[in-house]
Amino acid sequence: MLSRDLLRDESAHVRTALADRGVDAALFDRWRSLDAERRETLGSVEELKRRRNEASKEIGAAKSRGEDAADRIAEVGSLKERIAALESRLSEVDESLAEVELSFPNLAHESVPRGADESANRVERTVGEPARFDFEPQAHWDLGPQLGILDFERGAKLAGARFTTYRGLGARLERALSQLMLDLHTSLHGYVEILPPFMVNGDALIGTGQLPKFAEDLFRVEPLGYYLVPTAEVPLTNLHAGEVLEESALPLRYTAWTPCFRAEAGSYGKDVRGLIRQHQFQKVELVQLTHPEASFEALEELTGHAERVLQVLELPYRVVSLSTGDMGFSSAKTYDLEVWLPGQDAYREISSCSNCTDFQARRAGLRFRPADGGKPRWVHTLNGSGLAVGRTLVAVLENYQRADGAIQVPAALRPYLGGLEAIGSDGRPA
RNA sequence: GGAGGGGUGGCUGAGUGGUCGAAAGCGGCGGUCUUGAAAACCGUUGACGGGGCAACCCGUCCGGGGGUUCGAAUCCCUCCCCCUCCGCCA
Repeated sequence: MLSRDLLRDESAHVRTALADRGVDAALFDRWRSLDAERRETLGSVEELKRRRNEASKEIGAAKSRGEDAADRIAEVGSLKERIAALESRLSEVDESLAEVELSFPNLAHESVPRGADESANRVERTVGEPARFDFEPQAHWDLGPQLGILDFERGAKLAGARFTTYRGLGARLERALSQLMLDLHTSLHGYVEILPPFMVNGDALIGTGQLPKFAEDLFRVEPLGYYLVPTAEVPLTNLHAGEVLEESALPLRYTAWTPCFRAEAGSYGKDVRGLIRQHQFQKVELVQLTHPEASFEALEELTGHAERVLQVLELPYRVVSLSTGDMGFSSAKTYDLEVWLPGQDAYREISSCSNCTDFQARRAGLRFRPADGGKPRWVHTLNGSGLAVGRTLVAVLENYQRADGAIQVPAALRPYLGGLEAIGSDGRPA
């Protein structure tokens, strides 16, 4: 949610900034007229209420003196009707206003490249050299089934398209990667590990910005109307919703491993093969609640924490600044980490790290009390994948494949696999 | 699923329908004392919205929503959440 002061006081700037994020200027104009009507109506209502309160006190005073107050009781009666009429209009306006405000995305930071889509994204740096293969590297959707560690067909049998079954060392590899990531973030990067609910209520999803606009991307669970989490960003960011934190508690750093569930409505036909786009995938998430003056610095750090996983696994990658048109709804600035996938001869997204500034904090009610005792202020929230586990497994398979069909195990991962050095071409320890 | 109890400020916790935005304590801030700190003592300290350059003024808020009343933290209805006991269960 954007600040109303900002929307009013810098309307010219906001109008173009929202246009950069794909919001029609007419919608912003609608906000302006609703806001003006709200303030005018509110002024009238409050004046009538003031008079009503005054008269009520007079009635109380008169009655305690044993006097008659029929004239003022009559006055209050007529005030009541006028107040009720104005209030019902006011609540209509408030509702429309909230609807419009909840549909505005966050404004992009000035450092974000402007553009309508991913073609305007900017590569910030490239780290590591793609390995050379003296054979034709295969894609994971061929490697996995050959090794017997990924079974797409049986995943489809159990649930449907975009579900996978991991088997044997495949399942173990996913678990080992998750463990390595959590250990790294908790012991080296100072994050507190959380095991949150995998289902949340609608308020949490409004808090982080998935609702009300992107309901079709979510799985809703009957009969109680919960939603499966699309990312641990939702429970982690909402952990302190409605609270006023102490400034000294900031920054708060949380990490969690969770499955993530995405309906991805309308995405059929895209990335149909393999593990890249699934209805369920596992992810280790990083979330920070920071002081507003520290958030952009924290974004660099958090991105570095996610990069660290790729470095430890010795996977080549690059860092990309998303353009205004490609960024997520709640973000003011986003870095995507793209890992090199030799089987597909391309860099593919494996992490997305965003500074949501005070956008989610306003929605979720995340504040801190300044150490000098001043008024509560909004914290800034950040989130990033550290990393998407399934895609990391894909990257390991494709980057560490050997001519004999086996998969070399990255050195950092071996302690998590009982010292295993390679997954043999038969899918067994080698 | 059944029975009962409860949701009040940053936190804990009082509150006969009529100056209750709400006692008290803790915490925070300022001060006295002290070389400094602690302790003690004194004072101060809610959020949101609207108006105003400002001092300040007004409105709303006691889990959410609705109702009764001239007037609701207090009475009624409804929903949500928490706790205790019973049942079921990994």
